[in-house]
Amino acid sequence: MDICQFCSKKSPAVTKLDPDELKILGDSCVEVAFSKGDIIFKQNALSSNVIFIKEGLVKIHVAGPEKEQILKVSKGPTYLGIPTTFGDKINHYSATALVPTSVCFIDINVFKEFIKINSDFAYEVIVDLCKDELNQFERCVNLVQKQIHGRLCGTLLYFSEDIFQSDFIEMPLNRNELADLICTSRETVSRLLSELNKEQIIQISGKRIKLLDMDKLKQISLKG
DNA sequence: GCATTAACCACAG
DNA sequence: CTGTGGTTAATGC
Repeated sequence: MDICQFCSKKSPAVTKLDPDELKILGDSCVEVAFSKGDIIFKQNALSSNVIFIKEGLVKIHVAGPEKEQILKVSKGPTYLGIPTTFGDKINHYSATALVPTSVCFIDINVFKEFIKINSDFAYEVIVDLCKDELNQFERCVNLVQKQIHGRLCGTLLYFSEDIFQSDFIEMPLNRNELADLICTSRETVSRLLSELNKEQIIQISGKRIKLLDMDKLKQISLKG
């Protein structure tokens, strides 16, 4: 099969593979379609695949000591399970589809082999992991040092800029999940959203959120 | 003290 | 699943 060779959603790493390697990847790769709410992989389960989100939106989450914690929301195309696949035998987090999502499961041994024989591939994988770690560091500082107004507005901006590339958000998380993402309670999320709505900074109708006053949002996001 | 922040509980759509 | 109101604990002038 040549499913990988002609795929338009190649990761930067995979663009460094030659046709033979692409064929090997294609032969070992399985593409699966998930619906909204489906679990792609589960915390504490054995993992033997690198996961690549070809298209869609996914939340990465862990069952923390106190409650559920959403680590991040990521949009395809992107790798997703590299740390959890290479870092340990079992998954340290779960991944759940937030919208219809198409996922490639890549055999870990094939992936390992590419890292060994193709340094450009390996380099791109490292770049990917580094970028992600930088993002997580930033998120960590924001979570710890910003107040809730800042965290929520920052999250709205993230969805607007990085996920939807639009000032209109079709929020895929409910209020509870939003709270789990920014470490607060669902009541607080509700309250703050209606406050922002009242102040004409955003416009809410259920899951649809329109960002009206970008400058205000950025300001609140910054000063926390 | 007094104000602010945000969590928890309860209850109603 | 959401939005609100009341209560309360912690923290900062």
